[in-house]
Amino acid sequence: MAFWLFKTEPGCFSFDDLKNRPDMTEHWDGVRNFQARNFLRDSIKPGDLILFYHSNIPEPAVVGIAEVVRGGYPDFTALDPGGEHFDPKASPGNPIWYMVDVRYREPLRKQVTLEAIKGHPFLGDMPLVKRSRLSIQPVTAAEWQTIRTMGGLESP
DNA sequence: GCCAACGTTGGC
DNA sequence: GCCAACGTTGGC
Repeated sequence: MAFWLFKTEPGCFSFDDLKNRPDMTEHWDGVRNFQARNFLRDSIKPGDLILFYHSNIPEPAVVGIAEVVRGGYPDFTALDPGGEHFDPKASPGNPIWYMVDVRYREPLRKQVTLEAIKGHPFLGDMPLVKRSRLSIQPVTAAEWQTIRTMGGLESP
């Protein structure tokens, strides 16, 4: 079981939006970055846990926890010529892009802001701090527990 | 809305 | 295979 951080712009898709999906579950599609794709395709497995992060807002923050309910499979939105995630190089035989399914789990009691993460001595090596643009990032067990605690949740 | 960082593309 | 041009992300 592994830990991840998934970023999303809440104006596009928020943690509450996930909560309001049927079965609180949604496809995590549209990722078009190769490093993030590799995580989706190769490493992210059902049962893994996700820090749900809101980006591109005045106070970016981790707001909740989700879980992976289906591991990497081809992202069919790349095959839809009318869709905004269409990739003309993708085909059913060579999907290129992958997605997973995620399910809402629980909100943090208080959100953990990027500012707080940057200010915490244990969290300075997170890609969020060092390479902010990567939209899907691995999280260590220590980072996971630190952020859970900062968010007001008890141990796993 | 600006702009730095950085990933991708394409000419050579 | 280099690297300049370009596009995108995301903090501020």
